[in-house]
Amino acid sequence: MSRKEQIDQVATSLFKSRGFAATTMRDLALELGIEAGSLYSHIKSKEDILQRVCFKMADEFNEAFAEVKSQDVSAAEKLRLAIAAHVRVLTKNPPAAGVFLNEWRHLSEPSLTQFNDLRHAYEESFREIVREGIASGDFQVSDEKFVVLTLLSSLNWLHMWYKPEGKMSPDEIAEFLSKLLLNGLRNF
Amino acid sequence: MSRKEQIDQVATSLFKSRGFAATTMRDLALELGIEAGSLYSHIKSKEDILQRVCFKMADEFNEAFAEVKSQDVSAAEKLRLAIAAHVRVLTKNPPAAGVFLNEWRHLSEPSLTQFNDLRHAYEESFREIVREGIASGDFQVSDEKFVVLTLLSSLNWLHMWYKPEGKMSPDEIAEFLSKLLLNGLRNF
DNA sequence: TTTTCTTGCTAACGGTTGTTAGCTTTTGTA
DNA sequence: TACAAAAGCTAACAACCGTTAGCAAGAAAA
Repeated sequence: MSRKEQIDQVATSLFKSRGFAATTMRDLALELGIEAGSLYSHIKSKEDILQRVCFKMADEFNEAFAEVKSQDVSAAEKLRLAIAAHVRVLTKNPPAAGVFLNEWRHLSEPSLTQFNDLRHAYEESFREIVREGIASGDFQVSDEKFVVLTLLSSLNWLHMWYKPEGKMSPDEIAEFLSKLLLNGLRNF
Repeated sequence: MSRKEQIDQVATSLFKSRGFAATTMRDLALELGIEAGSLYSHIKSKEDILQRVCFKMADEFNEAFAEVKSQDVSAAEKLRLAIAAHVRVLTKNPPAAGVFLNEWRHLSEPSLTQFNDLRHAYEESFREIVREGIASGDFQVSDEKFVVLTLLSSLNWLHMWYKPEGKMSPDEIAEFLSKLLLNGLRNF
């Protein structure tokens, strides 16, 4: 791992626990055992780090989803796979997930708009599955926008308490959440 | 409304949209049409505002829950009422709810510990209902901690998109969420 | 009318912020 | 060994931060 990647990693965990605005470059340097000015041999700016983390995570979510999208299965099964993929990305790197979910608003233009477009496209992909499920009769709900919002909400707090050493594996968590949410949608 | 309450209100909406750390006293003063120094005729400090907002919301959640707790109904019905109460508090003042949910970590000791105790007690109350429902057979799940985490997570993003002028009323939202989540728990 | 309270202003304080310039040290390589 | 690239240091910059002191104007209360 390069020094730059190491800086990104340590910064990510600080951004997550203290927030982007409340994390100083001197905090970050201290954590790495160097001086604040030395950071600029490796990175362009503080926001530079935030941008890399946010867009890298956006890429990972989209890549994981792309695999699901191409499969020829029922809407319910597709949603199950999408939930599992989402959970997998979320649990693979909880600090980065936390930054992706909570600190993106500190991006400045034009990155902010670009990021929001990616987010909305991702949410729209979920909505598409739910619409498909409504049409096929898999789900007995009417408002797919509301459903997807609730669905992603229940997934997106995972990074707050998930610990790799915990008793549940990412797959078990994904299975649990799929069951809970799909049952809710089926027997509405 | 006193000037102090007005300051709290404007500050709350800034804290929610920009975050506590990224909101300056000069921003706040500008929004109120006065100078930054003038704020200190009314408030003690920046964190003073945050404390008032956080603890006031904690009180509201606990008060709303207390009514539910005392009722003599089934666990499923009690959970339905608790969800409705939670949604009601959440939608009554979305900016304050947002600060309560996302900005409390900027509290300093001893307020931080005190606040966390309140939060944990509130979550424990939810767990108690779910445990009761598991014992009575209302819910077919095993891990009540995980269930409550998922449940509150799906509720707590409401403030992000809820608009009072939207087409769904708080009661309708509460009903929708109760159905979705209780169905998920029942037919697990 | 006098007094007190509320509200606000100006100007500044001590400290912190992200960032830069210029220089030195370490490391890897030919 | 010589040299270039990577990594880090020191010192400082301009800007910004929360907060305070001292004062002034108007409203309310006496």
